[in-house]
Amino acid sequence: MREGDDPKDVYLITDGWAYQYKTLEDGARQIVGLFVPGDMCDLHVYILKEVDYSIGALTPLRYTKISPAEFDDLGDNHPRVMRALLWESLVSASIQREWTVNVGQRDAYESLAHLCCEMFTRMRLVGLAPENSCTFPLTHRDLADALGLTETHVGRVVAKLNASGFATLNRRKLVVKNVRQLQTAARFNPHYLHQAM
Amino acid sequence: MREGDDPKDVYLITDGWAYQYKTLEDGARQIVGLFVPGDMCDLHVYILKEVDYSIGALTPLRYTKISPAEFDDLGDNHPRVMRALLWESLVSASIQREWTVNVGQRDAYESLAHLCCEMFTRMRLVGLAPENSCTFPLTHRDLADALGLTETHVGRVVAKLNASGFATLNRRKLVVKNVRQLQTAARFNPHYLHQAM
DNA sequence: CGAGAAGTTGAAGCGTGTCAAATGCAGTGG
DNA sequence: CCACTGCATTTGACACGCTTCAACTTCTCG
Repeated sequence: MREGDDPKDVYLITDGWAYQYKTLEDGARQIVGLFVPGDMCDLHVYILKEVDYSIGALTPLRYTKISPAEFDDLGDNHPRVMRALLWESLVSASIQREWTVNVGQRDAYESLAHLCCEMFTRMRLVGLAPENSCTFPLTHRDLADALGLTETHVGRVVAKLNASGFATLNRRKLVVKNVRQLQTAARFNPHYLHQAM
Repeated sequence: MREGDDPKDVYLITDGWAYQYKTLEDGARQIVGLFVPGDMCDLHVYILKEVDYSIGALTPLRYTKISPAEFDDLGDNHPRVMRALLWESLVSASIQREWTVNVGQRDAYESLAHLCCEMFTRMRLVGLAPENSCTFPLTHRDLADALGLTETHVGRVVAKLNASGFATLNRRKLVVKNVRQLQTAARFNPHYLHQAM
């Protein structure tokens, strides 16, 4: 999906990771969101004419489409499902706010640790991090564009994280060794995820 | 309104500016949004239990409350108004994404210029910038917390902007002298505001 | 007119960016 | 099974934007 498109359907990811991004004229890319299985991208399409962002795949993807007709049916006949969808979209707005905080107030190391906390938590919530690890298919370049850093510096900070002992990021896999300490280092407060814990 | 509250009503600003912010444990404050007359803050309250941000006033405020009952009535009997409210909330999500880009990808000067472009455009849209200027009640400290910079550096960048001739920021007033050049300097693309231009 | 808030200026340090080259790794085809 | 290829990661040296800290000046408004 590209900025300026007018997509007809809502996509619900069932397998794989996707990312949402915006591009500046000079080619700089800011990743503004990540999607994991269970996430929707997204409700806008029924209200706004065009999307103002693009979406790409980080891994091979599986997804289902929800057509406008099905969506209207949900609204009319399945209010609880509709409410759940609305809930989803509000949570993603909340996550978006936290990303702004992340690039604005945290330094590179905290910022990376924070993203690890978030994605690990989100993967747990959908049952994809049963142990203390989950897939994490972002390259250093992707991380750089998500955190507002350079690839080089991400490399340095990832090395620092791996050396910390709290978590490791390696070969597209995140292993969390000490959740508590990782969260402290990240100044992570899971409240914004609005999970029903 | 404070983080953790469970407000009962939606507030619609009719006069004055407000700001939405999040605070980290060490007291750092990130402003994640601004509200001007015509803006709502916000739909979450009917779906999510608690808000994950705080809201404060930048000027004396006037606002109206929409109660849950009135809101339900809108949903049942005034679908077009309801759709407009939904539209509003999606636009604010879009603005939020652009803020992430702003702190992540633009340098201090561009970032400031971009915020000026955005607020000037939004004020125009509600008829509050009839000429080439509008009120702009943020102090340097507020700007710093919105852009992820320090007060000192904001001071320097504001000085640079004032010297550029494109726009001036002074005594709580924004004067735009050359929209085109200001937008170019800011790499501002108004698409994300989804205005019906 | 006075006092507190807001803005200005300067010097020094650090986190992150820039550029460039070397190394590691996974998939492909021979 | 190995060489080849392109991408991802690592390393290093240096530059610069932004921060920090602190003092000073200017506004605002009771």
